Amino acid sequence: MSAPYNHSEVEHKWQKIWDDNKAFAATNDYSKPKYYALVEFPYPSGQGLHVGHPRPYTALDIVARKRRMQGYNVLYPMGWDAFGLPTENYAIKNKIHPRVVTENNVKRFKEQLHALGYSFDWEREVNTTDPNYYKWTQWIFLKLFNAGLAYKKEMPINWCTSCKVGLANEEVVNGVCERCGSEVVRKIKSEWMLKITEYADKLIEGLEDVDYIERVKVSQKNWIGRSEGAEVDFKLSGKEESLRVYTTRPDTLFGATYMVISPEHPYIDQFKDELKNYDEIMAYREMASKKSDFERTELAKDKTGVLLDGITAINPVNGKEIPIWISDYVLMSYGTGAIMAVPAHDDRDWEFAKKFNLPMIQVVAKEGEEVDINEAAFTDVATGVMINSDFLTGLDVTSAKEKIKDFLEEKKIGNRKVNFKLRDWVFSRQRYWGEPIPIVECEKCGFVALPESELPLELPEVDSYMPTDNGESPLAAMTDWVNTTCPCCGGPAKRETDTMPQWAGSSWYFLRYTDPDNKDALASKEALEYWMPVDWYNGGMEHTTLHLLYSRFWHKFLYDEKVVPCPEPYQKRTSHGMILGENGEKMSKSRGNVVNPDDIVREYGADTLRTYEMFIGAFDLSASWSENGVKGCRRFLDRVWKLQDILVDGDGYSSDLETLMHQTIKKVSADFESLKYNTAIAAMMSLINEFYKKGSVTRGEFGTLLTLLNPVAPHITEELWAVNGYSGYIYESTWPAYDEAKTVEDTVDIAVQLNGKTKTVLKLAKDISKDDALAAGKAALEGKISGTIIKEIYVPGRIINIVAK
RNA sequence: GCUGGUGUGGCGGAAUAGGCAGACGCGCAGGACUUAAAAUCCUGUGGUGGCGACAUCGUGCCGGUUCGACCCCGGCCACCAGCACCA
Repeated sequence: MSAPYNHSEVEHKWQKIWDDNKAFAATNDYSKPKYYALVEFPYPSGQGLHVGHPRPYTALDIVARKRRMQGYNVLYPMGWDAFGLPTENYAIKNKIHPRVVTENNVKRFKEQLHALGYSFDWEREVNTTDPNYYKWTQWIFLKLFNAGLAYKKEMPINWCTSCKVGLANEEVVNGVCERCGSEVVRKIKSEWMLKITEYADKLIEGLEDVDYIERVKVSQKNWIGRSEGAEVDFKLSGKEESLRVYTTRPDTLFGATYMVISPEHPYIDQFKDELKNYDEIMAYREMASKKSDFERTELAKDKTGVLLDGITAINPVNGKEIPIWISDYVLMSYGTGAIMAVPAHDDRDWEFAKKFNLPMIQVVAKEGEEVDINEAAFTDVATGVMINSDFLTGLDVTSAKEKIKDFLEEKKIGNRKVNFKLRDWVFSRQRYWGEPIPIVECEKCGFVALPESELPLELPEVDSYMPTDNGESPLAAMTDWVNTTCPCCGGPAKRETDTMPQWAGSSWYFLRYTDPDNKDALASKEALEYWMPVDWYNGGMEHTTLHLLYSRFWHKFLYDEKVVPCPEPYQKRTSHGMILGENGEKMSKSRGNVVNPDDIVREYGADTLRTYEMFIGAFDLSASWSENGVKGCRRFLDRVWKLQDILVDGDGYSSDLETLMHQTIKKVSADFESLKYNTAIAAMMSLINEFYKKGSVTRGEFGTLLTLLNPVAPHITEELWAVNGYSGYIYESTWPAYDEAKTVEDTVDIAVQLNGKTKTVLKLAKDISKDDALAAGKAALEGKISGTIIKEIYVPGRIINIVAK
């Protein structure tokens, strides 16, 4: 009898051996084929590792370990995305320097990850808060600045009233702060911006060349929000000026019955003197400005607005004079801040027109069907045919769009135009714990970049990390640090006191892993050429529109600057589902359903936790935790352990299990590549069930099983490999091969159906002739067939179907 | 509202390519071992009917294509996720 399986002993033993051997360090042997597997580096929070973390880490650890056994030079790195608000808030509350908080949290995280036996290359660990790292974050910022892609702008920002910090649009969710859930209001501030909009088209086009799961691609496209339309000028009656609008439906121009401009539109001030109801308009503008974006959306059901009494516009295609309104359903930040309203064919305009009793003109009809525009706007583009539209009448919508665009451009009253929902990236944060922005403001020279030789610009020690109510960063109080000289003219200048957002450090970290200690560049050309792009990147869906888009933007910029060798950073992107509590709800302290991975490791072992998280269900869907499920996986590993007791000599596979062995190798190999970890494990469970049924397992069979299971449960398989005298380490062994021809049995089970219903199952030779198969099928159905046979179907290896009537 | 996804036993979930629905695991029931319990092992386990080999129904709902549909087509319903006054 073998000794009982002591997971704790086995796991500690092998973790030490792997460390001592530097078993998983990627080599700089650039002649070998490479594989770069990447998981999102964690934010080292004070809570420590969550059971959600091991799911993606184990999945790619499996891929990394398998690739090593297949002969690849594998890079599977880990690091820390350590700047950020929670650390700073904790530091403020407990009066500890954020650097110290970070150090402690990193230490804890690292121990926890270590205990899970991941094959990370710890020689290449990075930390975004390390000056040797953020030197290059700042360097990239300077590149962006020098290329004109970083600029400062007075703008209304999303201001979190609790964090006292400006937020990017992406960080505001349903009108509240993504992190703390507090109210977000608008505030005017001068902020650093990055022109991500310049890359909008490239960010969409690049998606065609990469292997991302569909919903990630779709989310990115939606977020960028490309739309094709036209800008059209409507002359103001009796004036030189025109009101320019953007529309995606220029085909409906003959149906425009009024216009709407945003409350912030500059024409309101420009034509102040002509507006008879200026006071009323200003009151409306005042009211609109007080609304947060959230309220604006909340009140969307009920349209509001005020007529501009005193000015009107002329529809350029038919010369009709139409009124102009202001309403907050038109946003200054999109298009031209003004629209032509076609209530018959736009839901929002329809609502507005109904409320204020404005006329409607139907210009699109549906072929062969009545459309009542008094019931609802008719917006279907696919089936629409133009009516009441002069030279457009009779055309389908798509052709009409093209024809009117040509017309507008020919008559010089408009032009084709592409717009995006994507806005420039608000890059300033008024906080301490972030990368300082390496810019000074000189009275004479304006904004000046620090010379590269002065990087890294380190965070100074401050007395207080408290953010201030006036919206300034804590760095602003450090006058010694703030006051400096201009690198350009030598005159007095002030340092920028805003810091970068957390997204900065994570926008390029995968590049640093390729050459983490480089002092002269963010990474050497050779290292980048060899390792990039990342072959497989897995991360959470919540990072699809933020981190993923930002890092692709930086990468594309660096590609244009010839810093990196490839236009896309990640060749393949997958996403894991969340792990929920036992009750099916999101894990949280308040719900009391949090599972601590340390407890599971202590009680059942890291291998059990890893196996369980891979077995829990489809990788991309969320799954509920189940303590019983954990026990089931532990039982499986116990049964693997006890196979030692029935181990017999024989390097090969026994003849009765040969097919199953080849099938299992094939299935596990394929499933590990396609996120189907659960069925790979199920196949291995079935295999050991067969060993037990038979009562013995050969050394050859056992060795293959251990190798297949090793990526999932590395410690127990390494121990069993060593204890039972297999040579070397299993992590250095070769991934098993299978013979396609041997995955099929000589005889196969074939279902015999009568009229499509299975009646019995026959064992037939796999290469039996059609006639013989059908004869055997009919014999098996003897006595059951009534009527005459009208059809006989035989699908080799699958089914025989006799149809009788 | 738009986009993407998912609906299969008591539960988590399987099912290459239209071909034996329910693999694997959990739970449950019965049995073995034990003074007993835990652990472990064995057997059974979609519903209904029957002692029984068997029959019959069954993959969210309605219909269609097909010798044959969880899978394809048309029309609904529910849930999840993302976006949401973007003209």
